[in-house]
Amino acid sequence: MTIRRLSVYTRCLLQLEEDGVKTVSSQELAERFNLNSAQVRKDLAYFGEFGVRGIGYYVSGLKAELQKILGLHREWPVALVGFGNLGSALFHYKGFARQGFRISAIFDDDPAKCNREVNGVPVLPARELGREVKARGIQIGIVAVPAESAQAVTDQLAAAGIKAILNFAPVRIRAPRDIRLKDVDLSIELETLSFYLAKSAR
Amino acid sequence: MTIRRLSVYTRCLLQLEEDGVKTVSSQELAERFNLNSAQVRKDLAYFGEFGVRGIGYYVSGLKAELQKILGLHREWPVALVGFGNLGSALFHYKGFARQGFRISAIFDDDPAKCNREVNGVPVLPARELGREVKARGIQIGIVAVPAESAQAVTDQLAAAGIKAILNFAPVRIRAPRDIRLKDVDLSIELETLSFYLAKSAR
DNA sequence: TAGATTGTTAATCGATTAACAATC
DNA sequence: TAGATTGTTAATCGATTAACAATC
Repeated sequence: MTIRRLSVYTRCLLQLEEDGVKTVSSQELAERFNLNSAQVRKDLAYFGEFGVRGIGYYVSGLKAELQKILGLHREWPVALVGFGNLGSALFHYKGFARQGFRISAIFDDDPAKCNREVNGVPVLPARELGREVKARGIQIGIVAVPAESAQAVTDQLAAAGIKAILNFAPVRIRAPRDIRLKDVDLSIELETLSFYLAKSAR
Repeated sequence: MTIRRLSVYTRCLLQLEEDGVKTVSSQELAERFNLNSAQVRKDLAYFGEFGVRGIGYYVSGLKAELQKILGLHREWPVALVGFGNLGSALFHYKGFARQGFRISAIFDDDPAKCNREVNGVPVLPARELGREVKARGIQIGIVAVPAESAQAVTDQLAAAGIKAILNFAPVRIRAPRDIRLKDVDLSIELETLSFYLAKSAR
């Protein structure tokens, strides 16, 4: 949870920097996210002494520190597997690039989609995944294929030596223990929403 | 958190039922999700006495109870706003329909996309949103438009009397207090993954 | 120096887990 | 009756918050 909050703080600092704000207090940061100022200070202090007593935190300094902690100060080449609607949506998604993630190869099994470039990024047949991932030093893979092929893709990514996988397929997949695997469930939020609707209807 | 777990239990029970399993113990459920059996029992007992001592829980009975609690026993008509890549991906996403969510109207501002049907669902110009939402008794809206138009769409949905909004646009939007608003952040998981990659590189 | 705000300790709160009587 | 498993109470754990000395 602390890591997720650091990620949220970082985006806020990016915005503050754009707005030309020089310093920010834990109180001000907390208010933006309905958090407690002590929690903000604790989150930050866990990784170092970034603040200045009586002043607060220097926006660009803190931003740089957090980006470094989160690994967002560098570019991460990412492999996107599956170039259907969801894959395309993720490819064009603004949020990724902003934080240093660069989709540098796209893989799809449909020959009609392959062997061309989209915005300068090659779309390649899935069988070239192993070679390309290694050649490009890609450590992160995004799985955006149908449920049926998600496990096979994961196995391929694992064999190619990938370190982290973000899975959008609506199925639980298995990966070797040393690979960090995160499932993104697009429907669970909808289900919690319906709980509240059902409750107020009761 | 309890609600999210109930949602996960429900899917598991759906699977168990398909597999012809008649009863399941809190222990068995817990093992599937790396949870503690006491936690599973507590989650369930909070809403009623669904189990049988010495036996466990009857799969189809418990499934039905949980679906009722989560409002998944009925169909929820849903309005999808934005029919670009992300909108299309969500429209075809298998996970929604499985749980009783039926996208029953799609809205988009691009005239080229409007005034036709996709799998029997009408794609309509955004200006008809208010009328259609009311006519169809839609209470849930999914926002899948670019960040720039997300707030305007939200305002329209609010004016149309919608009760819950799931927002996929990468921007914080505001809605009246009586509307339940949930932001889905597609990139936060990627950012936590890079934290772990950066850490092991340190 | 006076005012502001940090970093950190101690107190509080809530969520998870262990334990067990109840009971199928 | 013996074995299994629930629902629930009490204990534990971890995360959040309050409070405050340190210090800019």
